[in-house]
Amino acid sequence: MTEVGHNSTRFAKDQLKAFVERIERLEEEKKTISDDIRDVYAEAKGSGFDVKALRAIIRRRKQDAQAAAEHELIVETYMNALGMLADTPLGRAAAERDLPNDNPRQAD
Amino acid sequence: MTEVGHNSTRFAKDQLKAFVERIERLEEEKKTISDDIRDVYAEAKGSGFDVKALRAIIRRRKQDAQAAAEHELIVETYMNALGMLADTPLGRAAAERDLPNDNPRQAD
Amino acid sequence: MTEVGHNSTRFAKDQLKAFVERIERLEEEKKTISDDIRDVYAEAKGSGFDVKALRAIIRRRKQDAQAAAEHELIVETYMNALGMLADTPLGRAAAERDLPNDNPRQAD
Amino acid sequence: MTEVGHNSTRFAKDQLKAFVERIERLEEEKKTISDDIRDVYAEAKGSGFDVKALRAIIRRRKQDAQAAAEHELIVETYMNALGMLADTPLGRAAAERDLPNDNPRQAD
DNA sequence: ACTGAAGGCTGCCCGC
DNA sequence: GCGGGCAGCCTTCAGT
Repeated sequence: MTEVGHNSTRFAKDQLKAFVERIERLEEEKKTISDDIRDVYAEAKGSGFDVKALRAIIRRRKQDAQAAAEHELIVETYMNALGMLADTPLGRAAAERDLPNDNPRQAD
Repeated sequence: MTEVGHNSTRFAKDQLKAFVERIERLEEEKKTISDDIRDVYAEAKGSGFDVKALRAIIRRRKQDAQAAAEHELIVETYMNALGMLADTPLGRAAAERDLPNDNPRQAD
Repeated sequence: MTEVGHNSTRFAKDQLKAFVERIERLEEEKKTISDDIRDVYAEAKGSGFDVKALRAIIRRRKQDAQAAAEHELIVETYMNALGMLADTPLGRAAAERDLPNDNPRQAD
Repeated sequence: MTEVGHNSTRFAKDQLKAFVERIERLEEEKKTISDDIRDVYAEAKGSGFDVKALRAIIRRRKQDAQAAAEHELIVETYMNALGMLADTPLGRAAAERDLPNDNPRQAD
């Protein structure tokens, strides 16, 4: 298997090497960004902010964004289930009102 | 190592066996519950409900509960940061108003 | 659509609520079990066992059990293909004897 | 506390907002990179490579790199302990020769 | 069968 | 120094 074997093997090897390099390059960039984020947190801490709270805020905002997206999904799903057209303003308003969105997780 | 070796080895082996059995027992129970959940979804589907929508509802309610818990955490953290007592109703109300909770993820 | 709308809607809503509650109840139980499992691992760690290794054991045994089940399935399939009855104790014993691989995870 | 409160509060709020925005911006960039990585894996898969194996390779190389770095650190520490200069090419070559373990992750 | 999310596990980092 | 908390990765499972 020395002497390069089949050409296809040679090709596969080059291809693999290229993929590995691309991925490792990207992971490096990703690490750079992660370090930057860490630095910003450190800087915030240096300005007197509580890092834990700051992280909580970031997390919360992300959650909110996700929840909004999910909400849209639910509305659309209900629309489809009800056989209504989802893109009319009146239909959306009606759907809003009917959602079982009242009290999440109350004690039983 | 036949003939039991040291007594401590024997003991460790028994202990290990006990742990493994406890864990496997619990995992079995867990699987049973998972199957039950699956059954309930199937039953709901049989009653004409859209499973996807139902899952979305469950997920949404869980998210809401988590968000509420997280919110509490943020409030408490801020309370501590401000050196206030978190368990007074007035303090909580004040904290509510000051949170940077305005518009999550607007376009820049 | 306030004022309860049709009775069928009211009924559907109650049914939906019931399903949601059943599922959430089960998910809670599931979480309890998961926490118990976590506790057992913690206890094992407290007794000096390496948690990672313990997890590996559990995983391995599960794989073995699955493999054994697949093995059984194959045996039965062959049996059926040969027009023999696989589900009698004697049939099973006979099948076992003819194959090189013993059965892991047997009762001790 | 509406009406902006103290100016210091106003300032803190602006500062906080700035930190939040910087972090969210960076997290967005990070997500972009992560998606790129995902895409590369997908492309590799499309070229017939086994993604799981590819990930294993990446992981392995990262470990090797870390091990090499640790190795370097130890060598330098020894060098310093011996009062020798570790950062000259000759010093490095000498150090390499004295140790049984070669260096993985060399350029090919 | 593949894709995408959800949960669990592992390795890292901070605080004690 | 380590033990707990946390973020990232992997695996598994639901959905298409």
